[in-house]
Parts: sequence; structure tokens; C-alpha cells
Amino acid sequence: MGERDPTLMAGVPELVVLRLLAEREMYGYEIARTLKVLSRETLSLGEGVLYPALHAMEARGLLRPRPRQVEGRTRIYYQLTARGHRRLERLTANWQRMSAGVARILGTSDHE
Amino acid sequence: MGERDPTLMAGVPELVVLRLLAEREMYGYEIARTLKVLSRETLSLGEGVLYPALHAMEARGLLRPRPRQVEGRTRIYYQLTARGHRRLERLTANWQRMSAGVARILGTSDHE
DNA sequence: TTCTATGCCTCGTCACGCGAGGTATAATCG
DNA sequence: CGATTATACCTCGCGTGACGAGGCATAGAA
Repeated sequence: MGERDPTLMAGVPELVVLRLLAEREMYGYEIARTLKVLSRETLSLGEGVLYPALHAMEARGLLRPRPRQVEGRTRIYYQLTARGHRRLERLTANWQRMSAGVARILGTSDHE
Repeated sequence: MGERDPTLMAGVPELVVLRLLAEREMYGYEIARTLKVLSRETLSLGEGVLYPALHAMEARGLLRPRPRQVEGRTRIYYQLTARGHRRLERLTANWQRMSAGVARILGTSDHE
């Protein structure tokens, strides 16, 4: 029942969300907007991806919800747990290994 | 019925297989081995991934099978079609955009 | 009042990655 | 000779995750 690796599948949403939350706590809507800006439009998580992902990560103990009322609206801020930090490191390492692998393949003209 | 993009999901297997076949025609087993070596063990396509992927790509007209008998064993070499080349370009561009996006997120300490 | 932005949510689909298993031949090694 | 290893193909079934489309509610602007 340990954390299951995304094997080859990207698992990008989980990775980037964890990364953002490692910086500071944020709420869903904010995460989506920030992601768009930082990635310069190349990464956009639809809400149909984002919210289910957040719930799943919460259920796995990777983040802790911090609901707040702000100007009549409910925001659910999320904090990374210790587990979440560990997960982030792991996923980051995986991503780097695998994207490096892909880069090597893509840059292959048979040299090296 | 045009080619469906892997949205955010990696679609790495399809991408790397197309890339290898762009270089020269190869058969399944060879692809698996080559991939391992070139990516330095970081990318390994199990046969449960590779063969279904090859069949799917063939069905979509991205590659053309070239069966041959070699030393009593059957090898199915695959050639990239024109469609396959176009698909490769597209996927490559997508991959680069998105991995750049991820890299930007990962490298975020709030600067830039 | 109607529209836009904020802010949350769920449901159903679909494709895909993957492990486990299966077949068959050729070569190698005891 | 028999067993094991490498080659070479394949399928089935599972799980999960990405996604679009939709829905609810409030605040403020037009």
C-alpha cells in the first residue's frame, strides 16, 4: 500500500500540484491559474482533473485541507504533509530520469 | 477521426517507438532492447506495452509491417508511413512544450 | 438583470500502461 | 539426451488517471 509510481505514465498533474504546494499553501482555483502562468500556457489542468486529483491526494495523506471563508466564498487551501514532501521528491526524481531518457531518444541520430 | 493528442498523459511509448523507427526499420524485440540501451535503462517498455502499441499504431496507419523469416524465427519489421512521420513531429513538439512547462514549474523558487 | 469571474464539485468515459501469462523455435550447456 | 536460456511473437484483464461536460453558488460589473 505504499505510494504507487506512475510507471511510465506522466502523472504530471500530481507532480506539479505537489511542487506548487511545496512553495506555499494554495487553493484549487489558484493552483489552476498559477500553473497556467508559470508554465506559460503549456500546462493547463482542467477542473475535471484538478479537483479529483486534490481529493485523491488528500485521501492518500499527501496534503491537508485548510478551508477558509474569504469574501463570502469558500476556499480550500491545501498544505503539504511530510508524506507529500517525500512523494514530491520521489516523483521529481522519476520525472527527471524519464524525461532525460526521452530526451536521449529524441536526440538520437545514431551518434553516441 | 484525426490523431488524438495525449493531452497531458505522456504517450511516451508511442513517441519513442516512432522516433526509433524514423531512423531505420526495426522489429519489436529489437525496439525493446534498443530503447533500454539508448535510454540507459530508464525507459523500458514491457512487451505488454510494446506489442499492443505497435498494433494500435499499425491500425492507425502510422506504420507498415514487414514480416520476414530470419533463421527460422519470424520477425515483424516496422516501417514508418508518411502519416507516422507527421505524427512523430506533432508528438515531439507536444512533448517539448510540455516537458519545458514541467521543468519551469519544478525549477520554481518563485523567481522569474 | 444578465453576464463574468470566482470557487467548489461529480459523473461517465476512454485510453493507456502494465503484469502475468501463453506459444514456439534455436542454441547452449550439463 | 534433457533442461535452460535467448529470441520472438502474442493476449487478457486490471487499474487508474486524464478529461469533457455538466452542475451549484456567490460577488461584482455592465
